[in-house]
Amino acid sequence: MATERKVTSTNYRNQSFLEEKCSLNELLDLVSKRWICEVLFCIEEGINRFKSVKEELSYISDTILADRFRLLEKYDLVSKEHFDEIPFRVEYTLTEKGQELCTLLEQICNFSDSLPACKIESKKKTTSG
Amino acid sequence: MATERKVTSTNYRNQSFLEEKCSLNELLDLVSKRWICEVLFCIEEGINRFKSVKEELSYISDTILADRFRLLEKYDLVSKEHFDEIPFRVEYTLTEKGQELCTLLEQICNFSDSLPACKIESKKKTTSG
DNA sequence: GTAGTAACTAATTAAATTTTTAGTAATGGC
DNA sequence: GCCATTACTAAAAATTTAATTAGTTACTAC
Repeated sequence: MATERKVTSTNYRNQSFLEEKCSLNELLDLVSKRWICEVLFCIEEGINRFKSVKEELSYISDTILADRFRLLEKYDLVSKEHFDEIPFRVEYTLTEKGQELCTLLEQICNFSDSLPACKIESKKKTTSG
Repeated sequence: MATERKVTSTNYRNQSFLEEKCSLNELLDLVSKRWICEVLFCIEEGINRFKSVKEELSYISDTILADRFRLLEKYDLVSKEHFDEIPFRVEYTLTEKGQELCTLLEQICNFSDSLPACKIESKKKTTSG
């Protein structure tokens, strides 16, 4: 995740242009990052530790998971708590804004289920439950 | 846009995993593509031809704009009409689903405006109107 | 002191997306 | 015929994002 963006590129200029035009573009850039919504939903369901989220989301890597927690915290969607027990543990919980976003995303989820083009994948789900 | 996805990569597997888990992930993958929301909003406002959208969205390229129209059509969010006049013209209009999505995106837009982390950019807007 | 766990980070590599450049078909004007 | 226009497409280069590999710190168990 270390690689910095090239602020002199047209690629960067265009993204900035869109974010300045409408903050929606900034939020979409965030929530469309791979795994991030599922991490958010895990936390909503109480799966709120590094390890448990990692187990829940089969293929996610440590690097990405750490990055997603960091982003969600940065945008004040989740808050992090470090418990100084022995052994210590870290827990993530949704903030009010995070909960609000979950609700909005669930609405979009319902909408996407109603889209014929997204149904191709949904059909597969019925076989496994 | 020609380059095909590598279906044997873990990158591909992970995206598929997410899309099968929830169709939200497929829709987010679509709406987070650069320019696509703005193209959708242009059409909503009646800026509905290739050239007029291109003029409205300063930096967008032909390649991307054509791709975005194609994607929006594929997902039945917009419909394309070719008028056999002389000179011919092509117009895009929102479908019912497209209008529904716009409404949802506008809700998210309001939410993102209320997020402190997205406010940094919003402040800039006040200087220019 | 060696192995193991939780929660991470840094550097590298692989893959995807976006931008750039150049070109197409159909039509009209000169 | 040559240039201009609209609505595109194809191929390549640039940039960004995600995945992989290898490590860290602080602690417990043996």
